[in-house]
Amino acid sequence: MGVKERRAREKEQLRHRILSAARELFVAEGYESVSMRKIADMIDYSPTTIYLYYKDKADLLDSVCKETLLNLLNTLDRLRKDKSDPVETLRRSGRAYVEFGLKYPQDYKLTFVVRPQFQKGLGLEEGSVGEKVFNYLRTMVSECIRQKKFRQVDVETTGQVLWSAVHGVTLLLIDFPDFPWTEKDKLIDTVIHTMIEGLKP
Amino acid sequence: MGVKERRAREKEQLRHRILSAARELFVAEGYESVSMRKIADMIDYSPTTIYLYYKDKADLLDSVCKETLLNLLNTLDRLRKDKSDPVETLRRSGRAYVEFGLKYPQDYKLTFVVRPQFQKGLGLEEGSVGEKVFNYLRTMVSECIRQKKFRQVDVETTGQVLWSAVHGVTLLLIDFPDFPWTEKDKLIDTVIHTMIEGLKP
DNA sequence: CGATATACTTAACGATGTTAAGTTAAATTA
DNA sequence: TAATTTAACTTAACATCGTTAAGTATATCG
Repeated sequence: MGVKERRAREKEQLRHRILSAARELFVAEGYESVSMRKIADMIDYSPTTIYLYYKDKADLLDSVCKETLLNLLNTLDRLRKDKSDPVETLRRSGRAYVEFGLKYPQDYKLTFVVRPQFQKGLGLEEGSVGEKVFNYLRTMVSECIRQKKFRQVDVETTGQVLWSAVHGVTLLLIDFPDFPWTEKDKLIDTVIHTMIEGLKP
Repeated sequence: MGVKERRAREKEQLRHRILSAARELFVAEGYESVSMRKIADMIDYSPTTIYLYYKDKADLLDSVCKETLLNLLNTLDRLRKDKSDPVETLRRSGRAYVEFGLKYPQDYKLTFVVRPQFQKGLGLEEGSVGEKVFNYLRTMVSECIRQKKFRQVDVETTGQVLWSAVHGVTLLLIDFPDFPWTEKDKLIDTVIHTMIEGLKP
């Protein structure tokens, strides 16, 4: 009776092989430059087989991005344990966010730039991983306010403001690598530092 | 003897007609979704004629973006005349930047997101319009520091920090229109306000 | 063994960016 | 004015794209 299970497991494996190939190619060559045929070639299946596992190319992108968001969430979650100074935790989380983006620039762009273009439903709906990431930010800001490290600012707005700042610097560093940036770490630190200073009482 | 001139003028006109059609389609359907054939159809020429005026599709994008940067620069330059309070001018410029991005979201994305992907040479080289835009930011920050409205911060870094913030909020608002943002104007103002507060003595 | 369902492939459609070769008409020269 | 050169534009073609419909094997089940 283990036949059904084995088949299901095999299907799941192939599904994952497709996804891995897609990610590898998307990251290496960019979403638009990757064809279904290239993905199929990489795993030695015919192009049409992919359609038995994913609705279309955008669906593949979607799945890749969901994985990326999960990785980002895990990276950030590791920092949450530190209960000492919430401001310091926030600072470190900001750094971790940007560093994640710079470590996997193509994955970051796929998730936060390319996907919204191809999937109108952003991936930040209720219960989604994207929402969890933003919730992480909310709780940290709340804690800073509760401990009076920040002014009595609006949590929601403040979270969005911080996200804007880290998102902005991440994308600029990725998209304009030839721009004469100040030393990279200094820039990132200053972005976060300036924001935090602006939120203090 | 006016023949040469007339022909040159006619060439220039067609060149501009192509560019206009390209912009209109890029903005309406997105760079990737627009084909050379569509552009050609719109102006009643064969697709290959475009190649007599522009090297390739990326060259068209390039020209469209240069125009956009020029428009942005003009928009900002109008604010520079106000010599009263440099901090207030900076605030208004930040707002104007974001509003420009939201007024022409597709043009903004083409310039600051799509183009860097297709043209490694960012468009911020020496003497370029992009550089002029950033210079505008530099002088405003300098003035704030000179008048001791800001701490003794590094002009270069501060400019980049401010750019990160406005770029970030602009892109987030464009890319995730369905996200439950705080009221839009409040968010933009808070981003700019928080940054400026963080730069004060 | 025969029937059914599963997994995958082949072939095709209309469309893409771009190039090479061809055509037409105007300007220049003799 | 007639012949020739030059400029502007088009036709046809190439390899490739995402995706669908139809077809083929193989393995499971009755």
